[in-house]
Amino acid sequence: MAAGSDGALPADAASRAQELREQLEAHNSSYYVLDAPTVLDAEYDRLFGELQALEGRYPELLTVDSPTQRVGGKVLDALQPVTHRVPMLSIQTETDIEDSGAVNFDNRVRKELGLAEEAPPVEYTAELKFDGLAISLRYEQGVLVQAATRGDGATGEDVTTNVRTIRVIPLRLHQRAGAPAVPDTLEVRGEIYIDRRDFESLNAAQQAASEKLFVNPRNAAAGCIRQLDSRIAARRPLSFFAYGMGESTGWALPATHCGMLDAFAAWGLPVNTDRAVVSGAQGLIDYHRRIGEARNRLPFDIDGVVYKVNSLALQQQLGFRSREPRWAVAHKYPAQEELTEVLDIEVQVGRTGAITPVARLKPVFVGGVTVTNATLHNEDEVRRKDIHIGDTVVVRRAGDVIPEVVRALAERRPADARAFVMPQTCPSCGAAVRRDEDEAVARCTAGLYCPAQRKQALLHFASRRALDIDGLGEKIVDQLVDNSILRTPADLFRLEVPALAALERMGDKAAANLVQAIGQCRDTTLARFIYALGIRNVGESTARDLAAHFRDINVLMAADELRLQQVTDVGPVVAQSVAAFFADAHNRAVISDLLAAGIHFAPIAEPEQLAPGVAGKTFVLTGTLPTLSRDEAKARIEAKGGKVSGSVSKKTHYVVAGGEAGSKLVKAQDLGVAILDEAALMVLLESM
DNA sequence: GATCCTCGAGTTCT
DNA sequence: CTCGAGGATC
Repeated sequence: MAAGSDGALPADAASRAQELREQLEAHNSSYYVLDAPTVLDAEYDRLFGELQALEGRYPELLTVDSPTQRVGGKVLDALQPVTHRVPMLSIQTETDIEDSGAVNFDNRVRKELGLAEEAPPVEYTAELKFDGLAISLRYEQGVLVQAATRGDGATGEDVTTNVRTIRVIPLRLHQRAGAPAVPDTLEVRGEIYIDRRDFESLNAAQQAASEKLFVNPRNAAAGCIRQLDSRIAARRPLSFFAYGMGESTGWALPATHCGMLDAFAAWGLPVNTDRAVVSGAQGLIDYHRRIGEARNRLPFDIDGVVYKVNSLALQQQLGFRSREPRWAVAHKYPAQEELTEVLDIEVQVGRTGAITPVARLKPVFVGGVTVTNATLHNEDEVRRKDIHIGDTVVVRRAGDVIPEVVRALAERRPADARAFVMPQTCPSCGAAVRRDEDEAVARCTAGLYCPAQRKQALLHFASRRALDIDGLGEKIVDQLVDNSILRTPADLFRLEVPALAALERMGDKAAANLVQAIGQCRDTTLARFIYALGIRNVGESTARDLAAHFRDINVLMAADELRLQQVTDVGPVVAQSVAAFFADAHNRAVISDLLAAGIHFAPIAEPEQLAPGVAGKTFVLTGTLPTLSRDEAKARIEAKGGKVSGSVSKKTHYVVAGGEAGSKLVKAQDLGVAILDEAALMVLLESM
């Protein structure tokens, strides 16, 4: 490809290269020198990659001062420069999709070593790539004498006084019985980082002190370590992991990289335990995948994994290529944080009238999907994060899925940015919006007279956990309500095929299916029906409690607040909501209309057979189970007398974990709660 | 009165 | 999944 397209140098390539160099230099300066990043890593990497590609294709564009020709930034005047005796190299990054990074690396290594196809697989160590600040620690006769940042790889900065304040870094290496003797001199290479929880509290403290917030843990770490005042650094929650070595004299080098890390650990240096010795490309692929799934559960940020040839002899044989070792590569994951712009902040009206601000974002690819919307929850949240329309914001995919606006970059706010103002009237119906004292949400006061709320109420009525009407989606409900065909849930049972088929995006077939689905939903349970009504503060669980207690819709409707409070988990607030709902004449009319339309309830099921290991026990489901859906698993546990709850606590008996399990699994491990997989759950359910 | 535990409600994208 | 808030418990 390069060979064919070499030749004439297009004018726009030269100007683009110049532009990229200027941008990157500006970012370098603010990121490394001022500790105030103007772009995030992903954006920087993208610009950097583009320039690298351009220079690779047109070598005449390459200049000595190009940002691609150096590893880091300038040395500040205030910290003393330190020349590294063994340069601190960077590691080549595989910019690939999927598994090819591991395969490419393995192929290169085998080729360089001259291995035949049928030769046994190469042994590698695989480690986490911490997202922090690279550091070199020099120990002489086991005593920490100097700590230096990477700087440009050849010369860094002396940060010894600050590093001495980091508690996990030993000031003197331990000499334990059975461990290798401590070398005369040893330079330990590793990463200073801040774990996520500490980062959050650090930012909270910064905010309380009206100090500038840190954009991410890596930047906070860099800022702290290069503090001129080590008393401030001492108060910062810095951590460290060792992963490599610079100069060393006076010890018998182990045979493998892994053995070296074991020796480090024996001397009291922190070494991360998520590393593994694996075999061949497949071993690397498995590790990459495993860590990718566990990434969110780690207490600190990583931006990928690192593969290294395990044998130190083979490492030496492979040697270096300009500034990078041939025996190691970094394999990155897609960025979980990106920068984008807030195009607008709109509000949505929920089923209960809650007015929720939503940020409309300039589309941005983050964590594997394109994000265009992110909820801002409520007015206080917008204020707390100080998000204006027009702001550049950090967007993250938190907890695997839901996009979140993390914070706004105040220094990038344009002059014409506008603050968000909570509307005083409902965007759907124009009724007054009210926010009660000590409530976080503002609500439309029109109730079901508000079309938005009526639509949401109907969708809730039809939802899977309520009456489960298939095919009644948002688009259809919008049209039916706007055309005044549908006003209450009872109207659903009067819908006919011709009227439906006249709607947009609806044919005869779909219309007939919908009418049939509505007909089928008449057969339901009292608990589902109560839930479907959408009474405030009554969810699935409370609806079930009410159904089990009253067993008859008419008895429930007649109950006063005192009787309602006899039900478990019903206190004054819920009792008031329920009583008020059934006191309303319109609601009563709709209910009798529904019953007249033929809704009837299956007799309340007595628990079948109770499994001894299940009855009375509390389960929490997390992750994706191999065969059962979440709802099926829940139904099966409940059928045997167990209870399924949403969050893990001391009272949880079992956590059932599937693939990609999240924070709940971690919490279960912390609390020592028993963890089951699907197979173990089935055994428990079948046991009598 | 404080603390812990659950539930309810709202939300994204494929 | 996460937050806020209702209910139970000590």
